[in-house]
Amino acid sequence: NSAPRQRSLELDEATFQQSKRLFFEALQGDKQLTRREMFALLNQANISTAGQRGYYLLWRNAQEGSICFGPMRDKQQTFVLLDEWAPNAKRMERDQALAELANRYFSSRGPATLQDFVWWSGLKVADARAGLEAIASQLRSKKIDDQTYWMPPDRESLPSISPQAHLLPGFDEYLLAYKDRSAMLETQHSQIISPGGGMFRSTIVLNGRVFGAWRRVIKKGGVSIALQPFGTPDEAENRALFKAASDYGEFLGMPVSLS
DNA sequence: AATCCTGCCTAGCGGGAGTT
DNA sequence: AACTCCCGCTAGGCAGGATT
Repeated sequence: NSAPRQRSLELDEATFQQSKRLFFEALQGDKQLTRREMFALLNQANISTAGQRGYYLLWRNAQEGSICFGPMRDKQQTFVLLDEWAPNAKRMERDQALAELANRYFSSRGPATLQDFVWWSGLKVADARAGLEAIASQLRSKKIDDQTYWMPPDRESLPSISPQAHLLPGFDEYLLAYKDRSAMLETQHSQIISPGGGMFRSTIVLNGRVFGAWRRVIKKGGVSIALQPFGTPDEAENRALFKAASDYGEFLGMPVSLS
């Protein structure tokens, strides 16, 4: 429901439709434009982008499926036409689409709760529930502490090669895809990982649980990895951490040093 | 009619990395 | 050294619907 916001920005339907045409004509033929260039198009047509007006027009065009993010150009995000960027999209009815989204979420992120899905998808609770109910018979559920968790039926338990460490980037879905993150991140440590302002630092994950934060500094001739663990790792855990760090160095193709 | 609840919106915030 | 950018958070205001 964008009408109140549109009004408060002194935009009307005709202006939105005009922006849609401008964007379409400029982007047609696999063109890619940065935010700045998109705003310039509007300004040339005497549509002010002051305040949140430009952002609103980008948002609503994206919301309605006209445009989407394309590749980065230097450090700038670009916009492209959705139909050109993702051609031959499958058309589906609303209830079918809700079921499909629920299926993809719970198949890939499960075990997860309805609230997790609501948070991740941005759907209304009623819509999210409808999607989940449509596919519930294909999922396995487990009740823990009054919460029902849904997951795919064929999920095997992971082999217990323990300890096992991963160095995950900031904003990784491992944390971000859930409303309730207490299963992998102890509440007492959440401040360190998510210090406020919605920032998520890169995490050390040890045996499935967040064990600290880390960061890298790339220097001439190698990458230096600084670990900030919550506690003191034992010898076996240290070996797992070292392996994760050297895997990362190998991925970058650089010698790695731990600090 | 008053109140509660819910969803939606905005403002302000924020750490770290890149840019000027 | 100061700015800018970013994938979201919370708090608080508001509107509209539900409940009493």
